[in-house]
Amino acid sequence: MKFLKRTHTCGQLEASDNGKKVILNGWIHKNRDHGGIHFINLRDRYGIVQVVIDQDAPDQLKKTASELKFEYCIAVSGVVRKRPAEMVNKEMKTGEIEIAAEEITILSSCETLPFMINEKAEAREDLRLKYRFLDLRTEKMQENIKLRHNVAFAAREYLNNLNFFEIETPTFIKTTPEGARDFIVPSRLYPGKAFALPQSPQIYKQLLMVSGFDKYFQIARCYRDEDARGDRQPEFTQIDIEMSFVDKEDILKLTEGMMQHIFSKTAGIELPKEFKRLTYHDSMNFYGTDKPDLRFDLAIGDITDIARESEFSVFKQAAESGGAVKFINAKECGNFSRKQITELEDVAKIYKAKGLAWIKVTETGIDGGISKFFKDKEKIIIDKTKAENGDLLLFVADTWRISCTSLGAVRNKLAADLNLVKKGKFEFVWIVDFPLFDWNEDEKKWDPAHHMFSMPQEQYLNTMEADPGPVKGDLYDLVLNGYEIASGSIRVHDPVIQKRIFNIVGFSEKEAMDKFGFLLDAFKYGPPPHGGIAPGLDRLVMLMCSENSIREVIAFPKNTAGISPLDSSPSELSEQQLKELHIKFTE
RNA sequence: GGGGGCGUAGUUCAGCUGGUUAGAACGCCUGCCUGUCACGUAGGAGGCCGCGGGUUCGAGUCCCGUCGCUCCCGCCA
Repeated sequence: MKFLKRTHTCGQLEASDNGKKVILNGWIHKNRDHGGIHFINLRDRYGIVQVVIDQDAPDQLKKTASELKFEYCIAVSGVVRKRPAEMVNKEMKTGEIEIAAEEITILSSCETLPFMINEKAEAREDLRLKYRFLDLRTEKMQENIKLRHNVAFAAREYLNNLNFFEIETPTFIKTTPEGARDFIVPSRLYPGKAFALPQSPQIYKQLLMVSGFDKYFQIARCYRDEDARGDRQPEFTQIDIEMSFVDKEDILKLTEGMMQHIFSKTAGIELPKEFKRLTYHDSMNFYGTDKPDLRFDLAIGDITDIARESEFSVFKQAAESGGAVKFINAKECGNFSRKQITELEDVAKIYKAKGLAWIKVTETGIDGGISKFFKDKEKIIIDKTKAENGDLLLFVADTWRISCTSLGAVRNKLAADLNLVKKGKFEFVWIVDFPLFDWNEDEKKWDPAHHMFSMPQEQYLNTMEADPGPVKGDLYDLVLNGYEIASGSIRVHDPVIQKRIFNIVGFSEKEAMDKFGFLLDAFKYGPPPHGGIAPGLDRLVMLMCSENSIREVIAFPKNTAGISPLDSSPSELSEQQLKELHIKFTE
């Protein structure tokens, strides 16, 4: 097909191009027909430029121009000319010039739009997703997708410079029993059998270490058949990394370097040389979560000791039964209404707190809420909480875990309500020293806290079986602004240690061989010490774009029900397909 | 599996303690307009108030159910 093919893009022309004859291709972004003179804003991926059809233009040109509507795809040939000084638009990158049109051809027309592309008001999300191809035309989505590309490219650039190989691993693999539910692909050739889609390239990247590819990465699609969230999709993308002959510090340093490179290259932001670190215990204890948002303080404190001596039975009981009484000092929130406190309490209750006790601090001491139980301990309370006149103290008394997590949720809500979070701030923190085992009270056994291939820290190797509770692993999460954006560990490469871990969590040798035999087999052939990490590309880009949902940085996401509004998948299978796959749906 | 929020014109929303003909802005259609850039201007079309049931003289509004979207708990590296 022949058409007026562009010589330039809409975003690139400037005053120095004055007088050039150009051809532009793009979409009608705005259309301002004054009867005599007619302006069009023409848009492509690179920008927007004003096209003018002058009063004295030929009739044919004026006729074509009058037919143009929003989002028609057109070709314009014309001459670049400087705008008169008083007509310069300083808001526009191309605002110093305009294109005096000589010929316009309509490449394709556009029906009435389901929503406006050029308005600031956004359409509802389900509509945007149904017409995603239009939604992606908006400036915001174009910027988000562009940044996503830049981030992925910068990651590749950084890792390539350090001699990493990008290696693809299979996406039809064996189903794994641990972790999230697998997406399943039934086998046509082998009735009753199925592939699974990988939750991550975990096992394959470890095999690559055995193969001697000591620096591997892959921008890998991962699949998990679990309910979606704002920051969780059934399919998502990780910058998957694995290295041999390294320890924890090497991986942390590499990741910090990669983040610094990405932020510097794509956003011009210089991150600190080293990121903060918190142990898992301290993170839970002070922030009530393993993914704390450190853009604000509001740390959680402990008054279990005082509570034990108090007359307030709820506190006393929690303290005496091995629980904890935790507090947050909400600075300058002493003016909070009953309703505001109740809203905070509702948040605490979602995380299983039975209530949220409070005390207001005044000029004269403590007041309101549960203060009457603590009149004799007024000084100690004020001292311990570092409270000042006008502060609001919020307490939860429960198990240590519930006290912390519920106050952690209150902490986040307070920060949101008080507007403590500044945009454009990036607070990284490593969470380290995760426990390896969790006590399963229902089944009276130890469960793996994460997966079973993470290395216990050396100091626990002798006592691991005797006392699994305190055992910490060489696991690490990278947290940014309250989101977990990377997770990794040093892996077990010693079959003896691996066997001991299987034993502790009650995983039989037979079971282990059945599920992971090929990995355990590989480890018989000289596996190197190795470890890795997997930053989530979607979440990282989401945060860099100041978005609240990874759907805003994925070109074609699913909705929260796991459905694609664009193609209406998942969809029914034909009888023929079911027959070939040897499967039958029961409902 | 559970809880919260939302569902009114093509779009974004307003619509009070139930009251007669359901509104606005943008978009759309027909005109007018030589410098706009959120162009202006005159007129017009466009609504199963998500769906079903109930209360009532009367329901967009109240109640019950249901569906859809969204946020969260559970689940999930």
